Amino acid sequence: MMPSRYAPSVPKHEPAQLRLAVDRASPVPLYFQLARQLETAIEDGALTPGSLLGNEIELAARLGLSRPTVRQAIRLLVDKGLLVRRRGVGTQVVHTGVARPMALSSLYEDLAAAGLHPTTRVLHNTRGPAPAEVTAALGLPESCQVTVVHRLRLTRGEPMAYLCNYLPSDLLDLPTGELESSGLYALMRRHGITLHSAQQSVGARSGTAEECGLLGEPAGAALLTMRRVSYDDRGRPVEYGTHVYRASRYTFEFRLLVRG
Amino acid sequence: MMPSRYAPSVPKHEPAQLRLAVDRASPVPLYFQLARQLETAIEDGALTPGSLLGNEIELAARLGLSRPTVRQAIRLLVDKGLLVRRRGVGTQVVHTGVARPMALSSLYEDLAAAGLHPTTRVLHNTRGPAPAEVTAALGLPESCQVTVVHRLRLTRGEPMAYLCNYLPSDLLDLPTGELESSGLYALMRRHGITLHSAQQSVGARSGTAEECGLLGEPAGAALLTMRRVSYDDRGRPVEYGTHVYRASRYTFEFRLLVRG
DNA sequence: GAAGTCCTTATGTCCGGACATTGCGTTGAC
DNA sequence: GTCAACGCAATGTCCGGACATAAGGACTTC
Repeated sequence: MMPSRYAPSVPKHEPAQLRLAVDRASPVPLYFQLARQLETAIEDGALTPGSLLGNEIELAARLGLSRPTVRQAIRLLVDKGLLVRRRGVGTQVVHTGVARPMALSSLYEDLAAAGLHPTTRVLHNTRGPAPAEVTAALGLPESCQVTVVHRLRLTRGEPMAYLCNYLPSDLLDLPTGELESSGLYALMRRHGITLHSAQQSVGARSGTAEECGLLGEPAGAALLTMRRVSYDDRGRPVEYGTHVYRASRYTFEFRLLVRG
Repeated sequence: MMPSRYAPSVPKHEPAQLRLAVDRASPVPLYFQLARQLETAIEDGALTPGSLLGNEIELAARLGLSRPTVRQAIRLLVDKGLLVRRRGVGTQVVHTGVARPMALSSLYEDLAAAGLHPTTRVLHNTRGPAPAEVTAALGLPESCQVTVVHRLRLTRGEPMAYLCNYLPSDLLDLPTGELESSGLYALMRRHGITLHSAQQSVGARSGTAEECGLLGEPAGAALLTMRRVSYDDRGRPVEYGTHVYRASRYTFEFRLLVRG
């Protein structure tokens, strides 16, 4: 009785006393500083999966922060799927191995991050009237000028995907040189277009003779297809694309969280 | 000068005075009540895309709420992708047509929601030792007992997908009858398993003779494939599945938001 | 007429506190 | 020994205020 009173079933994983501190002089928000420190602690293994984070009140006191600020930091990581909160219990690190959730990502940047040294060959880069399929997808008036770009994306010299994209001509210029040295999304971002959301459709079909020839696949091979309409933060549609991937060399990998 | 002072360029879209009110006696949180009312207002067209929401302070005063509560409601909709906030400007409804973001969804429920009346034929439902591929994916000890379920998912009598799933045997029972009357996820939820996240991999390949036969596709047809490991809110892996979809009748449709 | 500066506006950040509600262990009764 | 009632601990909700910061327009100046 006594021992169970003063050493009551210690939480299975007591958090090692982390070195946490915030810099109030920094312009980066306090809650963000804290979130980043917790995130790296999880990645480095200082916070092991399943370990409890310790209650918010005490954590706030230890850092000299208020509880709302600490909660905001924790909420950021909960939304990322790194932490789980349960009322009456506490906040703990999820067991799941880290894997980034699916984001509105760029193929080029994904490949580069994987160390695959992507390269791009621009096959077409012209302006002209938009096909009906494109004006419908982008919600543009008919007979609108669009920039049409056809690209072949390669890794280590091997074709990986065939990308066709359509953008409203008045949005920005797409110099072929820039398209070959970075991805389309990076180029748009540099020109002040901040992406917000995209509607995607992923499917499969047998490739046409032209597609298989470009991708170096045998005729009629199964290909992975993706159609996408992207919108910026003002809600304007800014890009329509139809992509075809070599199924033998590429899959979509991503993580999903249950809707909160 | 005078007129521009007292009637300064009215915001392009002034929000129609919405009928908003919260019920403080209700057990449902105030911020959630407000979020739901705003959401339905957007869906009904009472709040048109691009319209400003009016500043938080005034909105809070009008509802008799505090600003943090109003902000929490708005944040919910921002996370859903329905609203966009810009500092110094205001909060406005996105132009993008509504389309639900990708969630950890059930094929059965997606089809049912689309009015496609899905049915299921259970081809196998046995227990046995887990293949190495499954123990690796689920992080289970070798020679562990798992429940193996093979199902054919149909809509309007036509085959749509061939689903193979593996679950730790000690987790729950999978009566064939229940599997045919609802989806696997609904069954797990009824047994107290709350899903939290999943790691997915989507690809394509030509179908085997057996697969094409089951799905009613010509031999060697291109199929859409999906592999998934699901985790519950404690981080335990609870399900491993390999699914094959008829590419001619099914695509993954979803919406992505930029990572915040 | 064009450019820079000020000012308004609205969200972003942060604080300190209060009470409600849930999960779970402990205690106590039967 | 089993079960119900109590109480503790932690997150969930909500309030009222304060200052910082960015975006955009209006004004002034050149």
